[in-house]
Amino acid sequence: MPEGHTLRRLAQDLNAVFAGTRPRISSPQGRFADSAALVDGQPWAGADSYGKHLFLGFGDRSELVIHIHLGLIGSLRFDQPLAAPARLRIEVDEHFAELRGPQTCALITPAELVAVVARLGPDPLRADADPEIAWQRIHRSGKSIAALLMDQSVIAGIGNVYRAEVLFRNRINPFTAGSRLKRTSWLAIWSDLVQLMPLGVRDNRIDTVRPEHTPEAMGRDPRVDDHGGEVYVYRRNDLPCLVCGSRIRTKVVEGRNLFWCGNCQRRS
DNA sequence: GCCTCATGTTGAT
DNA sequence: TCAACCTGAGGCT
Repeated sequence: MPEGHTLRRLAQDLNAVFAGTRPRISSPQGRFADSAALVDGQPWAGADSYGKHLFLGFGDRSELVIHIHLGLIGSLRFDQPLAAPARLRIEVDEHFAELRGPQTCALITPAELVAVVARLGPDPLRADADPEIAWQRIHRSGKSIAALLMDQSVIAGIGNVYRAEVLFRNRINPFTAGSRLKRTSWLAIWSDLVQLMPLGVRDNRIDTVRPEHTPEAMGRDPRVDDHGGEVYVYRRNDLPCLVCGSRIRTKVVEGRNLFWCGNCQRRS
């Protein structure tokens, strides 16, 4: 269940468990076995995330790096193993983490790590991120802001939930072309993500509903989606908008389901 | 048990 | 624009 907040949280949790250790690294499923053997027993040098990419450093100077991308269905879990053997297993004493179904699990060099990060736009979860770099791409693009927010080379770590929710929270029409998006709108989107995503890391779920629109404030039943959070529009198609009551709309845009309120989201 | 869908990305058509 | 990849959960029979 991976947007950028998930990967950042995993990096934190991995460091909490394995910092200062020399973990056993294995590949029960076998597909990462050769690489796992090279890292097995090396000192843990720290996990970090950038966008939806997770990097596990090993060795005294972090000269070995495991690059992980969960893709749509990958998972990294610390609880009881499921039936399927894991691609990657990390363990120290009674502690373990198991990776299943990743899009990427590869041993890379520090130089290759730099190259992966170089392809990504600014990540709102990183303190040194510069929203101006993203704006330079956005305001020259004829693509919709909904498409641009999903482009990891424009902005890193945003997925289908944050995309839909940040556009709703800022009342922006998802189909506005980047070239027609107001600069103030972009800055509002960015600062909203900088505020929201750390909460996603802290709570390990995406909640976007403001206090004045919570179930308690509105006198309605909580409607927590499968993804585990309380949201305005994501997967709420055909339900009434929490703010205006209009029917939430959905449409497949570039292969992904977009959700929005046509009444609330009119800004450009 | 079978089918569909999923917070993603790549590569072929 | 679409298929492929990889796995788990939920809905259906």
